[in-house]
Amino acid sequence: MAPTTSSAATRDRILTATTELFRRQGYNGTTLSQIVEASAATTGSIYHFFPGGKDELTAEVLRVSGAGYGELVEIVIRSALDPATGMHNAFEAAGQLMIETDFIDPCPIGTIAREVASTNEPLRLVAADVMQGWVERLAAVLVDAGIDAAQSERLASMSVTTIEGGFVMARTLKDIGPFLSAGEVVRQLIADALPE
Amino acid sequence: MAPTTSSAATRDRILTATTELFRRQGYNGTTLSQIVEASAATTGSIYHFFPGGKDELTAEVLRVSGAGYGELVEIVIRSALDPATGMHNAFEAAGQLMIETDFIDPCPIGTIAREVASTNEPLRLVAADVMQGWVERLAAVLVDAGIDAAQSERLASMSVTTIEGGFVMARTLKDIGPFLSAGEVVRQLIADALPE
DNA sequence: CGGGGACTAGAACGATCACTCTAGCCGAAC
DNA sequence: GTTCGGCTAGAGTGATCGTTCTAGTCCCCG
Repeated sequence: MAPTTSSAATRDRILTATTELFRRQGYNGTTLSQIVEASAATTGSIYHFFPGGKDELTAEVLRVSGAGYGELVEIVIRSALDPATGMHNAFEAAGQLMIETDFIDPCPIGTIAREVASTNEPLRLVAADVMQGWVERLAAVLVDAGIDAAQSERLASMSVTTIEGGFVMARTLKDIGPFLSAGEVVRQLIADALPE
Repeated sequence: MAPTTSSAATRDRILTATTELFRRQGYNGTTLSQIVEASAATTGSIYHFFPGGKDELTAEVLRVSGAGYGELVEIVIRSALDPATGMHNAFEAAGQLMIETDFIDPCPIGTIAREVASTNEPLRLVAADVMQGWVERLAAVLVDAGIDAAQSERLASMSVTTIEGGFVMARTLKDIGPFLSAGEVVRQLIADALPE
């Protein structure tokens, strides 16, 4: 509806290349010259689309990929018979992805959030928005399954916490065992909360 | 037993200053000149004690502070009536610490691990050793409380996963609510596994 | 077919990076 | 009281950081 032909493609290339680099090396570990090379764009293009420089680009990466992950997880969960097995499937899928990609971070947002939380308040706020969005979206799914609002919120928050912690463990240990068994615990927690 | 008077003090100052900086800004976000300033040491001293440079210093920070945290958590847990309330106390204490320090990272290891896991294999291995040590130490406490070995290992791993995930959430949201309610879940999991 | 805005190109900038190196300080050993 | 090695001091290295800036190129619109 809005596209100005090739320009949007360049912007997209910049965003996806940056996301990919962030997944491997985080925010401070990624340089603009790496982004230029990986996206086949130029410095000029980056500053054209993101006049605020690296921080504005990072904020957009957090928003776009954050929304993408939230949507993906919701689809996986809703396509299962119930949210408990759906959550289990999401853990399985993420674990499979990590193995296939040699434990590249499935999602750079937690890493970046922890990197910048004390030093870059605007980016911290964007990351907080994204995570809050995940919790709310997940809580809505649980409410739809008949769990009351307060417990849905707690379970959703616990799910996101466990996923993020699981990423730390899996990536560090290069082993998805702890991640999957954490997923099993979350599955059980949700199953116990489900009506009848 | 070994000390060469003031030299050990300088080495310690370098280590504690680096740990503190890592807690705020991670590995890639921390520069050697910041470490020089914060530790009141000089570049020469840093390379004298850590000839391998930033990476060797980082490895030592991971080992020393990792062992410290592991010890601290074990003491907190063992000083409670049972490991379930002990773990709960540990979450409470960490949460309190975060509030008092305006949500500085209580422990830089997870952040650094995720930053370097794909780009610096030696450091990843050190971080993996540290985390594995935490799990084993925690599992031993649970075994002592009468839980069988396999489940102790699972619960210990889940505890570390939840703590790490909780740090991500609390630090990003500047809210210890999710962290504490995750701690409550872990407390219940351990309590359910305790004999009689 | 001419004008103009969106976009690209990449050289250049000052700052700062991790690190090296030479010089010298200082306290213990004899 | 001189020697010597552990340690400190800090200027200097080349590389690279994020950013700026001036020239373009391209394509749509009239």
